[in-house]
Amino acid sequence: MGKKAITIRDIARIAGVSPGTVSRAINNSPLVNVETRQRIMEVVKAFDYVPHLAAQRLSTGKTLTIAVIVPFFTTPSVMERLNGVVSTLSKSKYDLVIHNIEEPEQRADCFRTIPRQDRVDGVLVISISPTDDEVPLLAEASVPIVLIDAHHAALSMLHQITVDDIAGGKAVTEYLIELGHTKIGFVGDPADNPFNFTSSRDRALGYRRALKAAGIPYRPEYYEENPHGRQEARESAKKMLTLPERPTAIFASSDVQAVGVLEAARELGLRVPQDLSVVGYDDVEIAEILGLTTMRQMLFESGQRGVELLLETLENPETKPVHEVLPTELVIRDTTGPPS
Amino acid sequence: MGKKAITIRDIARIAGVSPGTVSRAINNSPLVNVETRQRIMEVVKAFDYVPHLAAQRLSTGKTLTIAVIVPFFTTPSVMERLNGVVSTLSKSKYDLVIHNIEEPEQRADCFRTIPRQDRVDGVLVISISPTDDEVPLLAEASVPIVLIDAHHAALSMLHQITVDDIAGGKAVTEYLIELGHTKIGFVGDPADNPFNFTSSRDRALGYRRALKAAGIPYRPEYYEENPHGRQEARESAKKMLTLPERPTAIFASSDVQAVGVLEAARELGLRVPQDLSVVGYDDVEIAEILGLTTMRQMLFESGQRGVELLLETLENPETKPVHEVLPTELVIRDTTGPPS
DNA sequence: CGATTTAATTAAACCGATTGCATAAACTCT
DNA sequence: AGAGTTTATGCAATCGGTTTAATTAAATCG
Repeated sequence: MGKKAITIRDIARIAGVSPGTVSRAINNSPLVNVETRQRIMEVVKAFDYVPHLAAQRLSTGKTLTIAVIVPFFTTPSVMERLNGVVSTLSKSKYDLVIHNIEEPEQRADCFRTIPRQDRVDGVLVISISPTDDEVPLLAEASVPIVLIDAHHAALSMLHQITVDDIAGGKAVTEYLIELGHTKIGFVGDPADNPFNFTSSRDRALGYRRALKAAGIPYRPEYYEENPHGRQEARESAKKMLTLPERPTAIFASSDVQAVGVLEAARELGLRVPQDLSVVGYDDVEIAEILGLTTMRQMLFESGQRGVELLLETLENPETKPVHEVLPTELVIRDTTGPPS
Repeated sequence: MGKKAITIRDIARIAGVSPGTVSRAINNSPLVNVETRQRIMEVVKAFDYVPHLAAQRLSTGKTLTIAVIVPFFTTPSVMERLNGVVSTLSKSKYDLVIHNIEEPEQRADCFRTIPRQDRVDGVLVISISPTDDEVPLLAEASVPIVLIDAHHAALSMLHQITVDDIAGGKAVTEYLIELGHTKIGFVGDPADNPFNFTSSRDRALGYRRALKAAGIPYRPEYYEENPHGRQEARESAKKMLTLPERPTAIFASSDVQAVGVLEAARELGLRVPQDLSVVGYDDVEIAEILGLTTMRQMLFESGQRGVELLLETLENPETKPVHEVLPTELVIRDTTGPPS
């Protein structure tokens, strides 16, 4: 246990200089003589001296820390984004602290207490779009913030990395229509939810627009929403698939939910894709394993890009806010085909 | 941007008391008058004051931070442990900083630089067992350390939360033998690896012991190891399954690898379980989805328990080191049956 | 060679909280 | 009522760095 921490003053005394000089030597200030620096660095090495983090933070005002706020971080798609964040950030000098949100109240807490200069140098927010009343809070925040897979129209001062979920939902639906489907169901998250997740809502919007454009009437009984999850999606799908006139295709708002739909189909003895086509969204690993047709998004890259933007802004605070829209790509596998 | 931070002195001035009193009021010291406290707390609320973290850390010597060192944190089983850690820790006052290890050098770096009093109050290490030469480093570390799914015989001063992988591997193999299998393959990670992962090695050891106990000779061609991953396991399995005399059952060292084995079987046109039985390890979500027979371990609980132990030790530094062995449970699903 | 610039270093203030010690006020007891 | 406690608060030192201004020594110049 006990191990007396060695301070900069100790190093200074041993090297025969003042603490200030040691500090400068360590931080590569040009204001120190070459020989002096060398002598100091030798002592530093010899005693394995590392500056006290908290002291450094206090005196410089920099925290060398970045926070990431994520909801339900075990969700595969969120994980993959987080993976991009962690991998990219591990090359930098910044520490990453994670705040996982599983309750709506935590969400409010985080937005209020995290983005402060004395806690972190920057914040990444994944998949949680700020609500209207949170806008002033974030706008006034004294640290740069990057939204990943989240957006807000009024927040032009924030970096945002998004996908066009409306276009994505539309494209999936158009693909199913092209295959000849007209009875197309949608299984997603609640459009109205305490976390303000917007992706499912937007994909559903694209779904409706595609139907409308093709002249197919929208049927409320073909739309089901439930808190995100495999079991929940399975129940939604079972309900829909036991209708007198069941859909011949189901568009699930995520791969996780698509798996639930596949399970429902199996339970009901429906063959995929002969009796039912299923499309997911995200293209996480399970999609490849199951041969699921899905809309791929650049999950890892979204996290990576978010970190890059944040670091850039920290380097140069004058960086103009960027709103990047990442592309999506339909990956056709074995769960879709024409209706029989 | 600019927003002058409000300090404890500001609060003190406004409330008409000294900074010390404000500090005591905030920290629930009994040494402050009820009315005074109330008055102070009102000012605190009104100005939304939160103490400067770095300052607090410097003066108390506590970092209020816990580090977790994880290898390849997107691996499903690791994720689940991490989930237990994050969930449990989010209820506490501690921040969690994540250090993801993907290169052997990062591993050494982390062990050297992280467990320092001025950086963190405690460290959790997941699935990375210390090597002999790392022991002194950790032993001398000035902060408490908890190993989760990792162990070292000489480190009795560290908390350890493990499973008995040897027994687990033995049990899986015994189950297959009971079913009537004698040609049983093993697909795992390299026993000798730069991260010093031990679980696959131990499970293989159990596998061999079970064979020996049953009088079944060990065949080297039925043992394959490859860096952890689905694709890698698929290749290993394909090699094994195209032998002149192929195994009728394969024990994979993890569910991820079992999925690779299933893919290999599919590619080779082998029916599961009629032509080939497959058993995994971990019981992560994909196992349930695919109906994989597997050895369940308490992944979430291991993380949870690790945090509890660490917090306990932080509360009471005299806590005796604990070595807990969590139970495992064989979950029989659809990928195993008697050989045909 | 004295005056002035330049380079290297030190001394001291500061970052923002916590806490031991001193002190003042209020209260108890005989 | 005066001595002794108890309670509440202020003062000032402290944590371990960084950084500005001051100082000294060496170098340059007219």
